[in-house]
Amino acid sequence: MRGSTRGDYGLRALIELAGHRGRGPLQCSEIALRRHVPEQYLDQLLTTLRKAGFVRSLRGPGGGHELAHDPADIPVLDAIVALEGSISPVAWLDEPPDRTDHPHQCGQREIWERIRDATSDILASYTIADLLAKEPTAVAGQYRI
Amino acid sequence: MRGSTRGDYGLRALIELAGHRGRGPLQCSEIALRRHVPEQYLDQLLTTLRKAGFVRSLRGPGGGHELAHDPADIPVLDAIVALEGSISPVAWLDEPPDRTDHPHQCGQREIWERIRDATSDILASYTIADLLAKEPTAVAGQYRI
DNA sequence: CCATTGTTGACGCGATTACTCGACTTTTCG
DNA sequence: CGAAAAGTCGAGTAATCGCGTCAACAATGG
Repeated sequence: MRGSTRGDYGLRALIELAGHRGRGPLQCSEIALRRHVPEQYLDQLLTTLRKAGFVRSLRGPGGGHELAHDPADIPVLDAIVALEGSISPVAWLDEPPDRTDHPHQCGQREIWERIRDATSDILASYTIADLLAKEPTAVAGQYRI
Repeated sequence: MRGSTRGDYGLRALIELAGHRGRGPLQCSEIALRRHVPEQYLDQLLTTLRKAGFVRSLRGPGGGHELAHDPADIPVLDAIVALEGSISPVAWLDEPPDRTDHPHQCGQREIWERIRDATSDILASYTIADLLAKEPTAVAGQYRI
């Protein structure tokens, strides 16, 4: 039932980047430090987010990562799908119903579909900007090292 | 985001047992054959279900497994919790909020809690009997070997 | 006729294997 | 120097194997 940590960690990075928006790129190590995410693992997630178009990465001195779009334009659902690949609680939900060789899924299909759809609806109802706004300490520019 | 196969496979066994209720115990190998579940793996799941009180097991020739209660009295939620242990999409949801050392979860907590609660509500709204009733081929006594 | 015993069928459970994936390290490149 | 990419390690889990245990029944022998 449990999802991977990719969604959690990836969202932390996006929230952090959203809070830093307009102040230049943020380095991977900095995000990892602030959000308590393993640095090299976060590197992989940022690569995923970049390939999906959520993040722009700048190399070289003074480089780093920054959001490609306004946080209010990024639904959490899109980010989770990019990070985790699928929302389905069971694997065969992603496959067409007729392709399955065992009809025993019919009894379960409805319940898993409802869970998937409910999850999708909730994730789609939030944006990165919404999550940022819910952070008590990170309402505005707070950056001490 | 994806749950384990334990919930899926375990539900298949419970549905199969529900369809066979009143006709004596059903053997593990028979369930595995009908529901396309690895036999020895299913054995483990049946052990879990037995220890949780959902299934009664009888040894010896003519032995097997049978539901301990009426299928209509078994919420799917209870079975999933017994099989998978937790419903939380992220691990730290099961821990008390104040114990966490990083406040970065505050922004995400609400959304994950809503997903967990929605999942819980849906799973609680079905019983094993409901799932059995949704099977097209298995409405009533169909047992040819 | 009954008790013992052996055989067989099925569960019980610990150990093992194979594989996925989270996490870390090293190397390469700009 | 820092970021991107490739490679490595280890934990967790799906799945398997093997042996032990228990129960029913048939055979046997007193």
